[in-house]
Amino acid sequence: MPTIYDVAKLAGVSPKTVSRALNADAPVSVSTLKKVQDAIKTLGYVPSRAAQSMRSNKSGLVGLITGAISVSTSNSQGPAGLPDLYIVQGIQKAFLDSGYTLMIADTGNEQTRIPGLIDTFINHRVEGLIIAAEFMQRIRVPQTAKLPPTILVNCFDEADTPSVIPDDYEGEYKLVERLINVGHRRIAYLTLDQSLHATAARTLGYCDALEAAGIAFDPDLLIAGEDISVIADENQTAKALEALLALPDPPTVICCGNDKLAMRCYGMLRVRGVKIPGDMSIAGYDDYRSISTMLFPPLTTVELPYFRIGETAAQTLIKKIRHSESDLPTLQKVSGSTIWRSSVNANNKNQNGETPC
Amino acid sequence: MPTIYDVAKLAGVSPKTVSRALNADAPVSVSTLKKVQDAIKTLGYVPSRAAQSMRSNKSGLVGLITGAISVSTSNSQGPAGLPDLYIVQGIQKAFLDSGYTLMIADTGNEQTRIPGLIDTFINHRVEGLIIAAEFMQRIRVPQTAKLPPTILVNCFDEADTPSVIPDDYEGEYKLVERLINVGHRRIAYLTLDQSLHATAARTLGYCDALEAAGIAFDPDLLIAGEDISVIADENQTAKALEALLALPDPPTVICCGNDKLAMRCYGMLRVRGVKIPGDMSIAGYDDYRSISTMLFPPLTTVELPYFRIGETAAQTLIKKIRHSESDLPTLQKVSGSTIWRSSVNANNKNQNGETPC
DNA sequence: CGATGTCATGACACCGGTGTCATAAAAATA
DNA sequence: TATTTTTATGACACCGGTGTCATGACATCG
Repeated sequence: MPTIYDVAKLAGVSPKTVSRALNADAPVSVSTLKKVQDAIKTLGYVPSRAAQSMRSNKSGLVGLITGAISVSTSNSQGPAGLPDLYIVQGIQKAFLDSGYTLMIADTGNEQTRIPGLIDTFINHRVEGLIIAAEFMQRIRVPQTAKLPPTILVNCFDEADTPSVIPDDYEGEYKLVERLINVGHRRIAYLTLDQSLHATAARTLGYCDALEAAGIAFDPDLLIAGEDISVIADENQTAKALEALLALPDPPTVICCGNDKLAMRCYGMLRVRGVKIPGDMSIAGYDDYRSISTMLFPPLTTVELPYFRIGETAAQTLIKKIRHSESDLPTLQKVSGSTIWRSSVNANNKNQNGETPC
Repeated sequence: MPTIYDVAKLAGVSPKTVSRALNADAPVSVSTLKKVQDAIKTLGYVPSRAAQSMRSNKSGLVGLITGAISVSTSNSQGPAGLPDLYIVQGIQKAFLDSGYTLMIADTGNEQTRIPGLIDTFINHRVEGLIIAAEFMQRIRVPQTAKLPPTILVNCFDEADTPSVIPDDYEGEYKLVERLINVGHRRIAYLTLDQSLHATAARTLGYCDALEAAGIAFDPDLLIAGEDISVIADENQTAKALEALLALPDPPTVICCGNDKLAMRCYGMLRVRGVKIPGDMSIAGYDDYRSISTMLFPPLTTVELPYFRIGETAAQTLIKKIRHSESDLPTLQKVSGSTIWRSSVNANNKNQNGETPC
C-alpha cells in the first residue's frame, strides 16, 4: 500500500506538501498540485486513517450497538418484519454524508456481550456511541472506562444518558382523540403488560384524551395486560373480549396494546361473528406493516417512528461530537402519526357529542 | 484517553514492558506484571488500535458491503422477512471470535455508492472485503485501487473473484427427486424470469432429476417466466395455471420459481376450487418463512441457505487473510435442504413406477 | 532601494504503540 | 569460581500522517 512518502518522492516534493495538497489547508501552487494529483493517481494512494487518527486523535468512527440484525433468528416464529431495523436505517441515513464511518456491532441478542463490544469500540477510539434497544426499556450503560459521547435509542438509563425514545403518550393520545372526533364514545383499551414502560405512557395518553374530550373514564373499558408475552396467554385476551362484549354498554372500538394483539382480536372476533369494523372497530399500535397492511380490513394503528428516532439520535450525536457542548437534551421524544385505515368505523359521527347509549 | 506511557510511568516500568505484559510475547516477572495490571486498571487504559495498526500494518478490520439493512425500505410493499439479513447474520457469527472487527456499510440500494464505500474501507485499511448482493446476480467489482482479499456472496463476477452462492441446481434437483420418490410423475415447473441466473440452474436441476428417474421431459409442463417482477404480471401466472389444468394429462404437482409465486398459485387455485394438496400439490423455493410457514397448508419448499452462505464466505475469507495462500476456490456452492411441509401430497406412492395416466 | 509582508515549501518532531538490539542480573553449567 | 546461558528489562527507531516553525523567493510599500 503506497504511503504519502511514495507520493512525495514521485511528485518530487515533500510529504508535507502532499498533505497540504490533499487537505487544502495551506496554499499550494497549481503546478505542484497537479504533480501531486498525478502521483496519487498513478500509485492509487489512499491515506491511512490509522496514521491520521493518531496525529489528530480523531478516528472518524462512530459505534452502534444493536440487536436488530440478529433479532430475526430468535424471533423467526412470529411474523417477520423487523421494525428495529428501521432504527439502524435511520442512523445510517444520518451518517451517510457526515464524514463519519459507522461501525455496527450486533449483540446477537446477548446483553452480556455489550461491555466487550464497547471495549472494541473504545479500542478503535470511536468518537461517539449509539446504543439501540429492541424495545423501549431501561438499560444500564456499563461505566467501565470513560465513554465517548453516547446516546441511547429506544431505551434510557438511570444516569440520564441522553436518549431518544418514541412518544407513546402522544401517540395514544392522538389516536384516541381522533377516534373521538369520528364519533366514538365508548373506547376500550386492551393494554400490553404493565411492566412495559410503553404501557404506562400509552395508558396515560388514553386517559388524558378522554378527559380532554369530557368523556368520563370507565374502568370497565380499560383491561390491563398481565403477561409480558402477548402471545403467551391467549385465554387472557379471550376473557377480556368476552367481558367487553358482555357489558351492558359495550365499546364501539377496541384499542389494542400493539398490532399483534389487534391481529389476535381480529381472529377472536371473527369466530364470535363480530364484524370489523361494522360491529366493532379495532385499532392497534406499532404499524407493524406485515400485520397492519395484511390484515383484512387493514388496521388503523399508530406508527412507531423508528426510522426518525434513529435519524434524530444520530443527528443529535453528530452535533454533540462536532461542538462538544455538553448541553444535550436528556430525553427526546419522537411522536408517530396515526395511520388511519379501514378497521375503524367512522360513521358514528352523526351522533356527535352524545354517547350512543 | 490514557496511553501506554501513562501506564508505564504509573507502574514504574518502560512502555515496552507494558507492551510485553499486554501481549505476553516475552517473559515478564510476576511482580512487574501485577504492577502493570494495576496501573492499567487504575487508568482504564485501552490500547489504541490506530497505533497498533500503524506499526503492524494490520487494521483488524474486515469490510462488508450489503444492501440488506436498507432493503426493507424499498421493499415494504411485499411481505417482509428480509432473508438477505441472514447472510449478514452468518457473516457476523463467523467473525464473532475471530479477532476481526466487522465494518458494515449499507449501499442504501444504490449500486453507485459501492466504489465510495470501498474507498472508505481501504482508507481504514480493511484486511478483507465481503460484497453481498440481494439476489444471485453478476456484478462488477471496481478495479480502482488494489483491493484486499475479497469474496463475493450471492453473486459473482467475470474476473473470477472468489464467491459463495447457493446451489440452485442441486436444490431443485433434490426437490424434484423427492417428489418423484413419493410418487409424482407429472411434475410441472413454473419458473421465474429467464434472465435470472437462478432460473437456468434450477431448470437444469429439474430436468436432470426427471431424466435420472427415467421420466421423459414434457415441454407442456415447463412454463418459463418472462417478467423479472413476479408480482408484475398476474395474468401470466393465471394463464400458466389454466394451461396446466387444461392438459389432457395434468400435473399432480406444480413447482414454483419461488415462494411468492407459490403463494399466488395458492390463491388462484383456491378461486378455481382446486384443493391443495388434495387436487394439486405445490412446492416453492427460498423458504421465505413469512410466506412458507404462514400459508395454509404450509409450503414445501427449498431452503435458500443464506445463513450458511454468509458463514462460509466469512470463514473462507478469514482463512485467506490468515494464511495468504492465493488458492481460494473460485466458486463455492452451498446447497439448501428441501423443507418438507404439507403442501405436497405423498399418497401417489402406491402407483410407484407407473405414470398415473 | 531597503524594509516588510506574503506565498510556497521543507525540516522536524510527534501521535502511541511495537520490533530490534543491547544490557544487567540471575541461573545454569563447566 | 569462571563462564555460558537465560531472564527481565530498557533505549531507540519506526509505522504514516500532520502541526509547528523556519526559510527562500517574490511582491508590496514607504
